[in-house]
Amino acid sequence: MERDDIQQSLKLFIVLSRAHRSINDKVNSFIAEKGLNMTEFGVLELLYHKGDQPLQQIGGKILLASGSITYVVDKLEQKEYLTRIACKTDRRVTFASITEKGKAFIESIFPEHEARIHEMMSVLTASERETAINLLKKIGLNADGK
Amino acid sequence: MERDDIQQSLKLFIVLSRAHRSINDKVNSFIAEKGLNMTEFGVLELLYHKGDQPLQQIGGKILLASGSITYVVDKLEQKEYLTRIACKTDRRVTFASITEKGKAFIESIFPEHEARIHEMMSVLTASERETAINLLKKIGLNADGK
DNA sequence: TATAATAATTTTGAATTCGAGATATTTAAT
DNA sequence: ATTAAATATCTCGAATTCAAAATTATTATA
Repeated sequence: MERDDIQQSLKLFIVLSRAHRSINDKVNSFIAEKGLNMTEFGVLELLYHKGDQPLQQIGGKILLASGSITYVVDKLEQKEYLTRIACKTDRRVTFASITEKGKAFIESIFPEHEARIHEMMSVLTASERETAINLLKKIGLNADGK
Repeated sequence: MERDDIQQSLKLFIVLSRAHRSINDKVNSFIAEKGLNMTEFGVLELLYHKGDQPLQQIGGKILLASGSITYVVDKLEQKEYLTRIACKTDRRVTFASITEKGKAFIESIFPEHEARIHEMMSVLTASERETAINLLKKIGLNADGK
């Protein structure tokens, strides 16, 4: 009985990993077609939706080491999707700010990005999706606490 | 209404990603303490539970490019957790075979590994876990089909 | 104010993964 | 039996990430 519970938990772990991978691969390849990787897309989306951000804040929100932020921001800057802006009050700080080109890019792909995710999730009913959200939230919060 | 559905799907995607990351980080750091990364552990576990495998089969089951298999198998071989065995009937093929040392290693960490995952999943009841498994299976299979 | 502790960013080197090409072998087709 | 196509593994170079150290700037303290 205890044994079965453990097996079930393991099974859930595996199924969760597979579902995540399957979806991620799709999202990833769509974004890659557009010339970005997921991390770059994540940063750009953050700037688009939340406005300019100090580099360090980006690390906190996207879960990325500081060295990686520099790398990703460099790449987005090369692509002219964002610019670095020095903070006037604290010279240690640099803001990342999405450019018009970056905004146009996000706006050009976001609708299809959303639609594709929705299509993948539409195998569940709205009510099932709600259930899944609640269960996964619990799992995530509990794991963070450990 | 349609809009809300899309938002809900997006939310599910985010919650799924976060839950996966939270759990994975924990599992990962436990395995890392023991001197392996998740990929190495995955390969070793496969050999332990399913017996000797041609390298290529490993790639299929663990979802790894052929170049990466060579790399991971090299590392496990260096650690003396597996050996390469040439196939007698097809000289293109090499089997990976877990060693006694590898078996002992898996046996020494697997119980705690399972217990930790179970602890993280125990925030859900057995019935909720069953529900989560079914919903995630659907999502994964559907995404694969696209 | 000089000094020490903090903080933000960048640099560097290592680890891991992928994809494409190289090599060796086997299978299928002529 | 040769040749062509397919298969398995490995090699190589590029991309991405992290962690630790280096740099620069700020804040707190003596």
